[in-house]
Amino acid sequence: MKIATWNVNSLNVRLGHVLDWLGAEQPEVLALQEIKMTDDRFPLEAFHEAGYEAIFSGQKTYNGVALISRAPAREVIRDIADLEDPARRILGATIDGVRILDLYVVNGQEVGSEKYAHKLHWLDKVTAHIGGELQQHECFVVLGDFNIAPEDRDVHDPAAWHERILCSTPEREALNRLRALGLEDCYRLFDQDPEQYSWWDYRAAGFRRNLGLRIDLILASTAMARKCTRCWIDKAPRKLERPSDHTPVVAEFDVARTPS
DNA sequence: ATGGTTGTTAAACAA
Repeated sequence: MKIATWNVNSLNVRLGHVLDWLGAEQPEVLALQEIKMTDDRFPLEAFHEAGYEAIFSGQKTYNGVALISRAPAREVIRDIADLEDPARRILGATIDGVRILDLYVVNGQEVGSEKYAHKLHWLDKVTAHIGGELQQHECFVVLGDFNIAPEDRDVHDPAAWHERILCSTPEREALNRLRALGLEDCYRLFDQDPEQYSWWDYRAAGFRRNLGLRIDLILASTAMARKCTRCWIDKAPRKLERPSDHTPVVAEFDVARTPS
């Protein structure tokens, strides 16, 4: 079972890339972020023609998440308890017996800002929600654009990014509290080449110079992590004409594998 | 080089 995440930075602009990538990679689940469209504009028919189901939670201009899947999504949620948030950043569903939570984590703009405080609060509430999900679902995956680089090795220039947004200690601690619930960063379950990132700023030729951060993550419950056979970053879409600033991250799970 | 680019939506805002 192949599960992927991709911040597409406008599904209107990136639909062709997404459909091409689905055709090439054939994932069972693709979690999208920043689709930037209202639900009435969602290109459902295009996904159906490609052989996929889709659920989505969108809004005008900003944010917006979607789950594209071979199998239908059950028990869908678009909000969580104790978090009043008009921004469409959360989409949960059960697909093929796996509980999936697609997140577009608040960016936070700048350390110390109002948006930064909101990011930490938002992460607290989402962490509490995930604690409940983990009690109900042994097979659980939370994935998306976390807007946090977990460690300095996930940052092209740790000195330049020291205590800056996406890398600050409080953000990393919030991510660690989430992971401490019993979630593994699938990418780090395996040996990986150094300097592998999932996002590069459009500015200053960031991709060409590999000035990136690894902020797009796939976190799996203990039972799911045991089934994870591979996790990688697919840089191919970032090399295309008019790319998203993010590229897909993919994890493969052997769902038939018996937990030992 | 506190710059640079992209997307949405109408000059600014978010990332």
